[in-house]
Amino acid sequence: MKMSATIKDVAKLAGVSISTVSRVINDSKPVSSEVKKKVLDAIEELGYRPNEVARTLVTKKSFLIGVIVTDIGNSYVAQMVRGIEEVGKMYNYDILLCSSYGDKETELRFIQLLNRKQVEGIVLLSEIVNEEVKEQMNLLNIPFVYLNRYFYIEDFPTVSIDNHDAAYEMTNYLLKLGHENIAYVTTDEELEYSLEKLKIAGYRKAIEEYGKYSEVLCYTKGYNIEDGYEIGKDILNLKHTHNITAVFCSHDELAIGLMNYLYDNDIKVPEDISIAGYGDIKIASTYRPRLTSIKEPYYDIGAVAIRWIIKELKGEELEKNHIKLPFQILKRESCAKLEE
Amino acid sequence: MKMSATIKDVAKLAGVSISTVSRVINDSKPVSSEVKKKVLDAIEELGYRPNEVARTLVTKKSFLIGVIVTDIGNSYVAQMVRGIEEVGKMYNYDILLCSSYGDKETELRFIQLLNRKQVEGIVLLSEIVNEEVKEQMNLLNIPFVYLNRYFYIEDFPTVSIDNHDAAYEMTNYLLKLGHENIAYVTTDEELEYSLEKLKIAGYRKAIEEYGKYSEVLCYTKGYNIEDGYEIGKDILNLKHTHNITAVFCSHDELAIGLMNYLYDNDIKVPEDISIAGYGDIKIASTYRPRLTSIKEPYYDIGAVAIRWIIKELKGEELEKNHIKLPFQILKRESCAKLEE
DNA sequence: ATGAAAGCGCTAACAC
DNA sequence: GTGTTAGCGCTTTCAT
Repeated sequence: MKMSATIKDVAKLAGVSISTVSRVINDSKPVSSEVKKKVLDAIEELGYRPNEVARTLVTKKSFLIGVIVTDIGNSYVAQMVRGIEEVGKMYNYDILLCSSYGDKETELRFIQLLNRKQVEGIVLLSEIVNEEVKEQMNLLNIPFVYLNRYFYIEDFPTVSIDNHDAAYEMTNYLLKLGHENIAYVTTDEELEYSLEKLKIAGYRKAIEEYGKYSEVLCYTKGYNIEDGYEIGKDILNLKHTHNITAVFCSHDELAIGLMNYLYDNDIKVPEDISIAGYGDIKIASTYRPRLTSIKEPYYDIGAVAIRWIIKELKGEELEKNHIKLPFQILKRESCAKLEE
Repeated sequence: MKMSATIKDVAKLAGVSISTVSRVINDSKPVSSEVKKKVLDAIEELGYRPNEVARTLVTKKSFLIGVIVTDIGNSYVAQMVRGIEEVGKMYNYDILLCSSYGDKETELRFIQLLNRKQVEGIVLLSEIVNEEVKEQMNLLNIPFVYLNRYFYIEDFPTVSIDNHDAAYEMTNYLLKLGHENIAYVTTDEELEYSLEKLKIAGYRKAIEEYGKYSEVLCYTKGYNIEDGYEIGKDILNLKHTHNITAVFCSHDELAIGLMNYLYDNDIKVPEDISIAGYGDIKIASTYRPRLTSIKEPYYDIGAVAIRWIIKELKGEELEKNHIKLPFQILKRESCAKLEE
């Protein structure tokens, strides 16, 4: 098993010094065309490929961005990672992927790990609140973007949509469809730092402005499809006790779970009840009926996050530490006009 | 901005040589406990973290595995990557992720890139046939596993289920439900190296053994949900001309697309027609009605692939170059007993 | 048990 | 335009 060729081998074969070879491969200084040819030939003959590890050691540029995610199996996470990776590649950056599965300690461990691997920046895609992460990152002193779909982050760069406005607009849309008693499905968890605070405020504002009816909040145990399914019974009750005609779920996952429950219990969407989601995850437009939702541009969020890091790496000082991206109300069949 | 501490700084602060520090952090040679303490204290005080890049340069171990995927946005791909990453982490390996989006040249480029980054092994998760990849990989001389859900790979390590048997069993299951005219939906593409060859053979075998009816093949343009949707009209035709009562799709994506078409055209599944898929992607059990399918254990496929690489890295010579994992027929509501 | 020194493969002054 | 040399931060003989 022969070792792969090094710059020395190339230099020897071409009969030049290693610096000349370096100049040729990096195009860093002028090299006479005859010498250049000799070097190129030698490279070709030996199948030489520069060792990026050695290069990184001296240049301090690893062209690596660490990405810590909760679970790449979540479609919204995958979309963000796509954005991160694709834009990263445009600038020659590669992605080092770590999955924390939502564990606090694991997030911390991965930050250390990525640091040792000399990544130039980190995107943390979390679903929890982790104050220690902030301390750690401040020590590391490398560009860092903190993405979180459930909680807001202070003092650190973040990318998201305007959650208040999004919830407000969706509620108004449902109102416009003729629904007056609209339930909002949110989570049971404590609301400190929760984006639900903002979203509930947006929902509430629309309800209050409308003036005729009052809000109906419905609590789940979590944010997953199963949690949405479990809330099904409660929704059915609300339909009878409060004459709920539309349900606005704080996450598409909940909406899909709820629709599954309704399907399994022979309740028709949107004929019997309208359902709206939040996020526009992949399944929203695949499911039948298609789910009315708010498009959170996951791909773009990832793309913007990494572009931010790369800009910082280039020395550009960015002022704002929270970028807001536009959202969109996607009107699909799961919400229908209420016929009296 | 202070640079992070190096082994030299630690040595100086602890008043020992760098070799001693190295011994402490690697636990590679005995060090007297008093010296050890001094070193540990110095490390603590400086917040020293070993530079893995420098370490890699001398040890030749990067603890990096390159993973080239088509698109992490595909749920089956994400599941495989989960398996790869999770098992990798157990052995301290990290994942360098690259998305080729199905482009041949990009696959090749990434192999070179990963090589330069000194990855110790590569998992290629492809959806095309790319002979050049094999040549390239043979030159690289590092462990390599070639995963492909659509085509079979010769002369290279691969992990999959037994596609022939899986299709055979599913067809038998449908037959057992009372369906006699079962259409098989496959792709239009040339079948060289296609796994469809094996799957069609399995389907055919079951049909022939049953003896009473003959096969009905239905061709799509591709493997996606949209392709499944497009075939809807043809299926409806077959229902009338050939009295088709069940459709076995070569991929879950096609089945979901088809069910969407049927939903949009008020055909009930499974009342009017039974639908079976292949793969058990995430949406199969979320969609309503739930899709009867064949479980391809994507997570396990990824896990086995990387374990293979790691074993090879440890010097264990593996004999077989194709591992077959067990599959499972998942019986769900999209297929019903045919009542006469 | 500890230190000195070589060297991993490369870049970047610095000479000429 | 090209070669020489000094590191980058670490591990690993080889002495002591």
